[in-house]
Amino acid sequence: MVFRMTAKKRTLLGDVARAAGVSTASVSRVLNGAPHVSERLREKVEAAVERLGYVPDGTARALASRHVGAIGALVPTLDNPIFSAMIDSLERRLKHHDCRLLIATYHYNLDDELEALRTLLQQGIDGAVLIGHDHRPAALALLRQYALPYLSCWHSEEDPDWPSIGFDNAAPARRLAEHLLELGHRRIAVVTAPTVGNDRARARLRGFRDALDDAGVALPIDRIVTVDYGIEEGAYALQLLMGLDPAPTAILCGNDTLAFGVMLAAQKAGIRMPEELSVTGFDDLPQARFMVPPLTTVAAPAGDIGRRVADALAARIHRQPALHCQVIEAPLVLRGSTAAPPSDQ
Amino acid sequence: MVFRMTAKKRTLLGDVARAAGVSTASVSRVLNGAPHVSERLREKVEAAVERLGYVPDGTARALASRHVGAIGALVPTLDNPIFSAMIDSLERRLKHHDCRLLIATYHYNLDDELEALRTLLQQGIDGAVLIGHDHRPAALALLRQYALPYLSCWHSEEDPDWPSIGFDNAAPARRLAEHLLELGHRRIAVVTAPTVGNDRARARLRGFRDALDDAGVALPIDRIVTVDYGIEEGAYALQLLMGLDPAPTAILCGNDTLAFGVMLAAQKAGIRMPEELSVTGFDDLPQARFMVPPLTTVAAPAGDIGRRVADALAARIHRQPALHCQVIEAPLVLRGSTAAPPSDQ
DNA sequence: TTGTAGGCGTTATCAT
DNA sequence: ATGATAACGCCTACAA
Repeated sequence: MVFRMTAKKRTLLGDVARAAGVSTASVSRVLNGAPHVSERLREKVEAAVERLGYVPDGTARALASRHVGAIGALVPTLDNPIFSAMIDSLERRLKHHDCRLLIATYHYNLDDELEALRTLLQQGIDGAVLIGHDHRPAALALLRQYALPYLSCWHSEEDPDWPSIGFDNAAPARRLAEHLLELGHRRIAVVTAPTVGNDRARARLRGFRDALDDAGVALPIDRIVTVDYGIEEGAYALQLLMGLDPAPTAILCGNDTLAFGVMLAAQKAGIRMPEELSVTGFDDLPQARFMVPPLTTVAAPAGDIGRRVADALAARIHRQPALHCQVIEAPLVLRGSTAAPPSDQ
Repeated sequence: MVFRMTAKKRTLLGDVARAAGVSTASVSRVLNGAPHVSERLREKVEAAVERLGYVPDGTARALASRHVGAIGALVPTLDNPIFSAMIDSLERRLKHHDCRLLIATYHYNLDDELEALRTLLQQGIDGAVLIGHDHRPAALALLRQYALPYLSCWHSEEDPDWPSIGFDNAAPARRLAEHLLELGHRRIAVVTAPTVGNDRARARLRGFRDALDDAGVALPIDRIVTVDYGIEEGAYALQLLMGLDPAPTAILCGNDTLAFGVMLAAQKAGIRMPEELSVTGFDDLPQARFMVPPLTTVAAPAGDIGRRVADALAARIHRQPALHCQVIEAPLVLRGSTAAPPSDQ
């Protein structure tokens, strides 16, 4: 004779219905806060749910309702604090909308982004948010095909195809460059992240360039250094630039992390800042104001973006109206890392 | 007469079966790489899939197979780069196992962690990973009830209830303190993150304390400063400690970010490091080696943990054997921020 | 090796 | 306001 473990079967919605003496439809209604439910019914059902310790099954609910209760976020990387800050606030705010967060990274490879999007859609999400404006055309087609709410963020291009929440990357970059020009700098260098597939980096570079062009100040090719994201990479960039003759008196960096690398390397090389060298960043990471000297930079509204994306996506998911395009201010933060160039220049 | 938009119905598995002239079961088998499928059948099905552009529905698959294709990660916050580094590598590695990542943060509130876990389980996940060893008892009960593979990480407690992948937080902390003692320091202070619900912070503090105790060196209460995570908080801690009389000659920080704050504030205050003040961190963030002076710290194997968690969880999900407990080395990284105390002390 | 058919646990459309 | 009951789209014993 064989004894079988009779696995105590999980409580199902049907069990609750039976225990409460109502139909499964009624239980479902109560659970989902549907209208037209009598108080008496609600109480009966809630009591039974409580007594049986019933917990709905998310997968069944998703299949039947065509609502997963989660959105997908596609980010280049979480290794950049500015993105993890945004994701952190996004996830927190999504909770208010009773929504979970599915994450995928693609490390600046747009083909990987497309593939990750495909996977997320197949997996099941109620909406998607992507970073920036650079994407494979197939990504848009896919989002349309699934007829899902989606959003791009971190940029301010107006594009009928892409609802967006972000900020202008070019304008503040331009203002940083203008700030240096006003201080009297003429030999200005740029350290940028790779611009392929990264519209934010391109926009910032464009802002830098436009300001110099308009002022009639040259930006020769050897004063533009492209390096991967990272402190070490920034440090390396400084070495290259300081090897030039004449050396630049100011360096515009595409993001704070590169600027940190530049500053730390400069400090090690005994270059005084801002007297001998001005440096700017972009992002305003928490460290920026604690650098010595404090870093002049642009405050990227990461937390604000995360919250707004959560709200906007939740609105769209519930078929409520939402702005097509939100542009947030990204203010300049002038600190001690920028000053007039040495007078002998 | 009413014209109805006949929404072009999505291609379903049944359509593929019909097109290929086979059964739905066969299509399913091919799609899932089941054994015992003839080459001919596979080809027919794959051709039909291709031709119709069929994409399986994740929610239906999840309901029927009881496999979601995603795991959940519960982390205190993504605002700490050491966690986002771990999550980044976890997510990357999960891709190799064809698994997605659901994220939830709880900002060091264990009740929120429990709630988030409840939500994720209800949502549907194939496994879960939590940070550290401090959790509400109900969390364990929940995981057991759902009979899901789970793991805790970032610590090295041996606990039959909690499979784990992590490192010893106390031992390296102790060695840092011993290092300072060997250099001759006797007035040593500690800056720690709040230890409530944070076993890692507690273990590190214990390591510091044990070393000093064993050496007969006092650690008076006013030389232990507890502050929230953050550069600014570290800077504040330095102010407090330097207000003591006599001031400490060395400061053990619970993590790198606090150490950065301490160092930057010290630098601003004109305190020379390491001549007048030694400082240590814990984590070895990328910045650590670029500080001036470079920060002595402990390398937390964040990337390694992420990868191992992915592999271990994937193994358990597929009912393959997996180690109950993996302890990774977290090596000391001695750099320039520690040296002998001033001779007049 | 392949096909048949009965779930998987809810939601939602009808009636009533 | 409530109850039957048919989807939802796929998986998987079981049978052939």
